[in-house]
Amino acid sequence: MFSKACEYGIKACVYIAMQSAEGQRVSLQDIAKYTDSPVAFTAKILHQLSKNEILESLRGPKGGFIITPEKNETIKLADIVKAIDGDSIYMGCALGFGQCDATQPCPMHERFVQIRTDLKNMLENTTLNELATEFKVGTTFLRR
Amino acid sequence: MFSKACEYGIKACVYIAMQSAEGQRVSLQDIAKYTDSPVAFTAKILHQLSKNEILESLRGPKGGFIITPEKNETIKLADIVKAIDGDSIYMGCALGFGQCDATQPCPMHERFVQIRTDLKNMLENTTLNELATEFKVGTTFLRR
DNA sequence: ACTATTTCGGATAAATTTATCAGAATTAGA
DNA sequence: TCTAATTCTGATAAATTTATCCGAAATAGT
Repeated sequence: MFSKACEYGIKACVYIAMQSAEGQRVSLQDIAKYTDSPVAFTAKILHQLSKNEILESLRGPKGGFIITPEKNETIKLADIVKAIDGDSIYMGCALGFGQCDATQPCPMHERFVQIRTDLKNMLENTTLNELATEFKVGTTFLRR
Repeated sequence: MFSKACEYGIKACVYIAMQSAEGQRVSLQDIAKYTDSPVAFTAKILHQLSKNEILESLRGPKGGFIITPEKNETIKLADIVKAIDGDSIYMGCALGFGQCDATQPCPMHERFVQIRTDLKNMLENTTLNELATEFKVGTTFLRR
């Protein structure tokens, strides 16, 4: 469904958001450790999320990553997915056609459109803060 | 969402099923042409679908592929997807965890489970015959 | 039996995704 | 200003997916 990069990105954001809400800036090492993700690859993804203004980075000692309280409230899952995988997951055609709509539908279009829309709504209505709060409370997990 | 291989596989099945319903056996060349797919790669996928007993192949002159009337009625989209991509698309965890359920959920689990189930139901309730019939009537398209 | 046609099957190549490595740039603190 | 810590950046490698090529095997028709 989502790429590995996107999976790592979402996990990282949840962890950073949770720590940021506690006033803690977190390092790449910590993020990789607590999300069970490859360090160097995670660095790339974090950089990408930083360029997309989803999180903020700081170099040097005591450096690391934070997600501001404001971003924590406004960033949606869709923003993270879009920054890494693009929006084709919940916008594109099931059979990969560039153009596929009711006037020129692929064989799956009609049956697929509802699922795609539900996925889109879910991603666009879920804030990072919700996920971070649930994770902090301990009802969800970022690694096994 | 689905792999390229799976997209090609679904398109090929719809085309073969439609032609089979007309009593026509179709060649690899025809399938590739009318689904706008790479020939040699499509051959691999058809072979795989053949091994999974979704379609039947015959070598030699006048050879090609058919989907029997019985299979046409019983084969579901889920069977094709499963034969090529496996079932992780509509069974797996959004964040890639091997185990992810209500007792040990990832941050997306709760919100994702309904979408996954809807996708699963759609794939398991759509027969190849339905898609082939719609395609034959001309309400859906396999290429642009 | 011979030939032409077609799928089968293995080898290989190209493209993309995933992952690692090492040095440059930046920053906090002494 | 020096040092250590940390992210940034580009190069590269490994793995997977996508795609091509070609000879082998099978089959229909002559």
